[in-house]
Amino acid sequence: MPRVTPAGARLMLDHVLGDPSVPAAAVDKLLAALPFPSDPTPRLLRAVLLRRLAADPVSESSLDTLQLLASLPAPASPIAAAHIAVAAFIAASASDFDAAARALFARPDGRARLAVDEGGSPALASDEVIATVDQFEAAVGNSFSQTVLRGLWGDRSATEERVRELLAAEWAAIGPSLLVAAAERIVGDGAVEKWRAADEATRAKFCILAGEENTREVLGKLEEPTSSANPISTPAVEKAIDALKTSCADLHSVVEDPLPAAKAVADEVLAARLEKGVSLNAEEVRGQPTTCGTAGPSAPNYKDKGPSTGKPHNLMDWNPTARTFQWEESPGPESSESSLRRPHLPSPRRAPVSPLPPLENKNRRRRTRKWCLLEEETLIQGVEQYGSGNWKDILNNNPDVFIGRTPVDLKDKWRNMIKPIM
DNA sequence: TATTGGGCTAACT
DNA sequence: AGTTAGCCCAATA
Repeated sequence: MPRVTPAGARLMLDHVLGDPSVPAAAVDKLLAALPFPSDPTPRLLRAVLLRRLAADPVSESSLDTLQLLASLPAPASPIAAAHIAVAAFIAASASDFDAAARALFARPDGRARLAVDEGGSPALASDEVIATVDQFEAAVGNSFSQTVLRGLWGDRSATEERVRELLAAEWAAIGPSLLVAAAERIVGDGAVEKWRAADEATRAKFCILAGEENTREVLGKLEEPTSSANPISTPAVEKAIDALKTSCADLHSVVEDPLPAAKAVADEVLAARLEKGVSLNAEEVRGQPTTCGTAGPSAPNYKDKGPSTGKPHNLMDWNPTARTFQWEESPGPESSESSLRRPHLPSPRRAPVSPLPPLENKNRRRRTRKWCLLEEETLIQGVEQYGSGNWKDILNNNPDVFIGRTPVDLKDKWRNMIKPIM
């Protein structure tokens, strides 16, 4: 089994230890199995301290723990109360009150005093706390005061209660783990921008992490027009946008075509996938991107319920017009218009369009997205593996490839691919 | 619910 | 104007 990397251990511990519902026994096993990170997250540190405190709420060492907790960023509010309660209990319950009180509260080096006085932790200091520290200091050698303080602070269960209150507040405020925060960035608020900025490979990872349902939702939002982006839509604006598009097209005609590079990347990914033993190989794919070495005499059985009757079984016969394109770029300026009013080059169909969009009440049609080479090849393999018609199986087994596609999309694409040449 | 076939339309020649 | 890939819808199993 591959070893857990320090970074992986850090993420796991941050996630698991920070979950108060995970029992101490499980935490102990995890800590024994994983290396403790050299740069633990504040959440992990907090979780470790809270668990240590829960196991040993009232003692000299819990005083250490409380002081460490106070040094972490954004401590919960009851920490000062818990800290002074523990310190006071230790002194009040000591057989030698004077010695204990001196060690804890006397100027200048009393341990609790150092923690709450000027220069100590602001999280542990308050007027009330300072007053208590002063009372204990003043009680050294004063048996009456000692009796009073023992009565006030000598109750272990009350002290423990203060610590439990602190624990509850700290756990409630511990916040999400790094993993949860990362997941939130992928599927929660702001996910759309994250996905929009991601390249294809990163999106494939997001897809796996987010799950099918979330992926579909985010991709849906991604392609959704943002109505506020271009609230003004006039003929003049549309003309200007058309002009921009034209100049972009002109620019593309003189700069290097990015398609070959994108295709090379796609081919590499495909070749890696095919190393599992499928008969296609990288050379074949590179040499003839729209054909498939698995076709021919041993062509897959497109039988079953598939639309195979009278259709070519040799993949060399693929409809040559079923062309392959690069992935579309992330939605550009176009996506900011309503798809119904999206500006584009003049089309005969658009000429008679009424000023009142007839489809206003219908669901918006998804933006057309060309199929990339990887999708086509994966579809072919999927049909070989699962059979034509099992579109959902094919889709579910290639979620990192068919991003934003539905089973019906796969069916339609296959229909196009096996369509006879007209 | 998943799949299918017919039909529609944006995008392109 | 014609063609096609991609998408939608309603029927069906």
